Amino acid sequence: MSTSEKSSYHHGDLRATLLSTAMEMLEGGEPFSLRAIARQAGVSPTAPYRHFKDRDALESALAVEGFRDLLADLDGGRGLPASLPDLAEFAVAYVAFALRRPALFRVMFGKPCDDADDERIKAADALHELLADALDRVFPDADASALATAGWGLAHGLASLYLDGKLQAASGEEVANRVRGAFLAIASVGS
Amino acid sequence: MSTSEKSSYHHGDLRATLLSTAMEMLEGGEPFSLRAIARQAGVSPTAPYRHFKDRDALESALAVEGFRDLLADLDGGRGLPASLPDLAEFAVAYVAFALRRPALFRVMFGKPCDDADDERIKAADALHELLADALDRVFPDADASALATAGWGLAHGLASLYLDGKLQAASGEEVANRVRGAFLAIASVGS
DNA sequence: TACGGTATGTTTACGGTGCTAACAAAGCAT
DNA sequence: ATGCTTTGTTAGCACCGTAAACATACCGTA
Repeated sequence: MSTSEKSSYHHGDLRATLLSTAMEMLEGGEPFSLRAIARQAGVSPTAPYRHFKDRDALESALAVEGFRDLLADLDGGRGLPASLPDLAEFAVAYVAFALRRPALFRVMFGKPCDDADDERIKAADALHELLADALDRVFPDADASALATAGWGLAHGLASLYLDGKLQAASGEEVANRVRGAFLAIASVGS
Repeated sequence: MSTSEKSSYHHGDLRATLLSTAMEMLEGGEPFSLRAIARQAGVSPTAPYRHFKDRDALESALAVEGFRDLLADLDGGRGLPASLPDLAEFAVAYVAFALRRPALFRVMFGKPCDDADDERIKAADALHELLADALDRVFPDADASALATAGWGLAHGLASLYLDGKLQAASGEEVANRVRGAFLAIASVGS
C-alpha cells in the first residue's frame, strides 16, 4: 500500500509511468522519444530499456492500449450495429477516434508491426473480428469476410486521408457528415 | 552541352541526382536520410540544403513524383473506367502501387503535408479529380463527390491495411482478388 | 538475520540524425 | 578583370536510439 513512496532509486512503478507519460506526450502532440519520456519521468535516459527491449516494444504497448480504446469506442458506445446507418456510425466513430488521437492512431497503424508481438496482433485481430461480426449481422446473406474487409478498408481509408490532410474538412462535424455520406453513397449503388 | 562533365566542385546537376538517388534508396528499402543521400551522391553531408530547405522539402519533391507515377498507373494503363468492374481494377492498381513502392507510398501519404507546397497539393488534387471523373462516369446519377470520396477511401484504406500488415495475404494475386472482392461486395449491397 | 542473486536504475560512450553558421570555390554579369 | 551570386565544404550543435559496465536496492533462502 505504499506504491507512491519512493526510495529515489528504484522508482517502483516505472513501466506503467513510462507508458502513461508516453501516452500523454503522444496526445499532447509532442514528438515523443525514449529519452524525452525518461526525462519526463525523472529517470535516466536509458532506464526505459529495463522495461522495453527497444522503441518498437514501447510503441507496441501503446498500440495495444490504443486498440483497446478504439474497440471500446466502437463497441461500448452503441453496441453492435443492426442496420446500415448503424454501420455508418461505426465508421464515423472510427474516423473520429483517428482525428481525436492522431499520433496514437499512427503508432497503431503506421508500421508493418512484423515483430511477433502477440498482444498487438491479437488486439488488431479482435478489431477485425468485431467488424466481421457487425457486418455479418447487418448483411447476413452476403460474404461477411469480404464485406468486413471492405467496411474496415473504407473507414480506415477515410480516417487516413483526413488524418494526413489529403481530404480536408473544417470541423469534426463536417468530417462526420462526409463519412456518413460516403458510407451511404457507396451502399446505395445497386449494381 | 557538357552536363556530364564535372569540375569536382559544383557537381552540376545535384538536385536531380539527389532526387534520383533518394528515390532509389526508397525503392531499395533503405531507411533514407539526407546524409545518406549526400553520401551516396558523393557529396558533403550538408550539400542537399542548397537545394532543399529541409527534409520535408525533399520528401515533397519525391511525393510529387510519386503522385505523377500513381496517376500514370491508374490512368495510362487502362483509360478511364466505364463500369463497376473497371472501377475495381482501379482499386486493384491503387493497392498494387502501394505494395510495389511502399516507402514511396508512405512518403506520399504518411504526413499531414500542411506545408504550403503547391506542387504537392496540386498533385494530390489531380488524383482526387481523376477519381471523381471516374466515379461520375460509372454512376452518373449518384452524388459523384461522395462516391469519389468513398471509392478513394476504400482503395486507400485497403492499401494502407495491407501495407502495414493489418491485413495479410500471401501473394500479390491474392491481394488483388481480395481487393476486387471487397469492391464488388460493397457494391452489391442494395440498401 | 546475514547473504547472495536478481531486478532495476545510472553513467558513459558510440554512431547516427537534421540543421545552422562560417568559409571557399566556381560561374556569370558588368 | 571585378565583384555578386550560386553552389559546394567544413565544423559544430543538440538530439536521438542503443549497448556495456557499474551501482543500488529488493527478496528468497540458509
